[in-house]
Amino acid sequence: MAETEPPGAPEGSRLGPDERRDQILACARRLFSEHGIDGVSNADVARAAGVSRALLNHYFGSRRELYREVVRRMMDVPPVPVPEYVPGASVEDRVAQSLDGWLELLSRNRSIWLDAIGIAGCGGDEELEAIIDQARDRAVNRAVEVTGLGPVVRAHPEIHAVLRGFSGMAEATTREWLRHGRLTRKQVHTLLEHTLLTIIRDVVPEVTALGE
Amino acid sequence: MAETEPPGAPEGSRLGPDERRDQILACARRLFSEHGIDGVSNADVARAAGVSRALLNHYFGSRRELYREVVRRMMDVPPVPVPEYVPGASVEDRVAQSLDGWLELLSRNRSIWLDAIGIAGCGGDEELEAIIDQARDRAVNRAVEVTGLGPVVRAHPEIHAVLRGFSGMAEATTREWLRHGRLTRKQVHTLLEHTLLTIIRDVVPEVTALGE
DNA sequence: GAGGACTGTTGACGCAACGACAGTAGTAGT
DNA sequence: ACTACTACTGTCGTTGCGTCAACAGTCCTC
Repeated sequence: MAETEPPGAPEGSRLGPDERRDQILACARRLFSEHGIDGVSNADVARAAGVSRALLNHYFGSRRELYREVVRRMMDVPPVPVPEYVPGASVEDRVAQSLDGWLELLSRNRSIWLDAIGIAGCGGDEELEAIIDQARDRAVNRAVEVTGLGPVVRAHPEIHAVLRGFSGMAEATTREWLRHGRLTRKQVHTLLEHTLLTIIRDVVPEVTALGE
Repeated sequence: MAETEPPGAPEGSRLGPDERRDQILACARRLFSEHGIDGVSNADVARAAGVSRALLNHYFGSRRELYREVVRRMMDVPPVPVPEYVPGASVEDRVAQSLDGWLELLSRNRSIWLDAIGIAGCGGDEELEAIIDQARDRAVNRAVEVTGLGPVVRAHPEIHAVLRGFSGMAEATTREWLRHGRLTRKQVHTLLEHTLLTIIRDVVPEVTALGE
C-alpha cells in the first residue's frame, strides 16, 4: 500500500470528535475490506482520512482497537430481517418467509455481508471473537423468535448452540452463493429451509431429551 | 512474549535441512496455537527453536510463508476417518457410522482440531484461504465417498457446494462441543446425522432439479 | 475585540519487528 | 590436508506502531 491517495475525504477542516471518528472508521473499513487487515497500515488509513497518523491513536488507542471498532460497526448494520410475526402462519411458512427476507437482505448488501463474514475471522483476538460471537447470537436470537422457538430455547440452552451450528451452515452457504457463485439463491434457500425444518422437527426434541 | 525459554529443543547441533524445517515448524505451531499468530514474533519462534532469527527467513522466506506452512501441515494431519465402505449397509448406517468415527477422531485430537479451525480463519491471505479451502474440499470429498454420493456430485457440482455448507455447520457445531462445551458429543451427532440425511434425501434431488 | 481555557491535531522520537546480505563455521568428498 | 558445499549467524536498513510535547482552531469571558 503506497498508492497516492486522491483525497477521498473532505480534508482540511477541524471536525467534532464524533464526525472525525465516523470518518476515520469509514475509511478504515473501506481499506480493510479492499486489502485485508494486514494489507493496510495505520498510515494508509490516516492518509485516506486526510489526517495524521497520531490522531488514530488519539481516538482509538491502538490499532487493534480501531480494528475492533470497525468490526463492531460492521456487525451492527444488518437492520434486522423484519421478523413480522404472523400468528396464524405455519412453521413452514414462517421459516420460508423469513429465510427469503434474509436472503433478500443479503443479496442487497452483498459486499457488506461478504466483508463481515470475511473480515470477521481474521484476528485471533479474544475480545474480537467476543464481538463476533455476540453478533452471531443476536442473529440466532432473531431466528429463534421468528421460528417460535423462544420458550424451548429458554428452557434448553443447548438449542441455542444447535442454532449457532446452523448459522455456521448459513454463513458457509451464503459464501458459496454470493462470493463464489457456486450456488444459486434458490438452491441456498432450499438447503437452509430443509435443514432448519429438520432441526425444528427432529433435532430439537431429540437433543432436549438427551440433555435431561 | 518475552518469556525466558527453557531450551525446548535439543539445540546447538547442526541439523539437516528437513529436520531443521520440521523442528522450526513444530515450535512455530506450538507457539502459534498458544498465543495466536499476532502474539508471537519471529524472534520468539527462533528462540524456541534455539536458532537465529535469520534462519527462519532462510527456510521460509517470509513470516507469512512460515505461517502458511504451519497451517498446511496442520491441515494434513487428519488421517482420514477410515471410510471403510460396506456394500450392504444402508445410507443411514453408513452416515451414522462414519460420523461416529469422525467425532471419535476429533475428540482424540481435540487440541489439534481446535487449533486447525481456530487458526484457520486468521490471516486474510489469498493463498492461505486457498490452502484451507483445499483442506475443506478433501474433507468433503471423503464424506462424498462415504455416503455414496460420488456419481451425483460428479454430475452436479452444486452438491459439492452444498456439502461445503454442511461442513460449515460441522465446524461450528464441533466448536460448540469441544471448545465451549455447550453441546455433548451425542447431541452433535444427532444434529449432524439428521442434517446430513435430510441433505441426501430431500435437498440433493431438489437442488439438482433446480440446477437444470 | 483581546485574552484565556479547552481540545482537536500534528511532528518527531523511541522502540519493536521483519527481510536481506555478507560472512562464519561445520561437514563431506578426494 | 585441502576444497567445495551449505547450514547458520551478525548486522544493517526499512517499516510501522505508540507516545508526548507542542501547535492551532474554537468558544467563552470580560
